[in-house]
Amino acid sequence: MTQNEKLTRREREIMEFIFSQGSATATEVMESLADPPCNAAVRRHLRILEEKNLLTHSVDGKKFVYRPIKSKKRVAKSALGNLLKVYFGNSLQKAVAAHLTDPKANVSEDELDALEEMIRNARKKGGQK
Amino acid sequence: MTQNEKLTRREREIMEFIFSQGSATATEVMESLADPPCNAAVRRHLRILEEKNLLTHSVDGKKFVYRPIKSKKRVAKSALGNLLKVYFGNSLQKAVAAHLTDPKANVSEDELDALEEMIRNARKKGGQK
DNA sequence: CCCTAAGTGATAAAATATTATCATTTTAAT
DNA sequence: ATTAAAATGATAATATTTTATCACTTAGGG
Repeated sequence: MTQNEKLTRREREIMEFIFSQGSATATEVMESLADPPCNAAVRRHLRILEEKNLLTHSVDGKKFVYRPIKSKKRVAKSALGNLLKVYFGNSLQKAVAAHLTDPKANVSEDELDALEEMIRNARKKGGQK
Repeated sequence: MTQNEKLTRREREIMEFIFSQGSATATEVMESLADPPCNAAVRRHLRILEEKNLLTHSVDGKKFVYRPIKSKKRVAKSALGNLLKVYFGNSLQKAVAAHLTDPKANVSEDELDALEEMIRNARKKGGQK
């Protein structure tokens, strides 16, 4: 059970926004929410997330700028792992298939190139074992 | 905001388990939970999820077998989309990179082959536009 | 047929999450 | 310096989630 699973709905919503942005102020978070509560409520959440050691803040003028404590990379990896487990039988390949065949995704040629290169690299490393 | 985002912590936990299994009984769900409540509590969640039109059940002997109403494929796609947005700047490529370089992932040669093939197919379709 | 084990739903209690109110602090401009 | 605008934290009310209790139903073995 990753730390992320323990979050409440709002907390998850907020953490996701901050991860996607890198950092955010209370007002920015509030504006990002589809169904926003008052500003103070958002700040309360932010403070709680700080108590839970998921966020930290620095001061910029009058504002508090919050950012995640755990590296995005690490959290991302674990979220991806969970996603693959739940929806794709632990198969990255199935997930990629789902995305490549998603008309809304619109994957570019460049991205396809980059993907191929990564696969080549993965083969090399695999072979060196 | 996908339907999934509206779920509470327990509901999400339960939905994820049922998606990963395909279907499940109350007892199976209960046993899958790290910090399980009593059986009746799980059943309550299941009934609520049914009211929310996320699950449906069929009767097998004495048991109710629950399964998702929305197709796994559809939910998976949307969850993947969200994941890419939050953690990978909408880039599938970055997500794949994260997974290929994850020592715990252990991607097989066969899977790499399948990935390459999918990329080739994606190119063809892209070219036909 | 009867009894038990294992399932069920309804209800309500307990715990948690969410929100708003309010008084205070702080910055920056006049 | 004063003030207004915009931030903050503490507290407490509200709403929601989560859980357990309890009484009822049903399938299947003896």
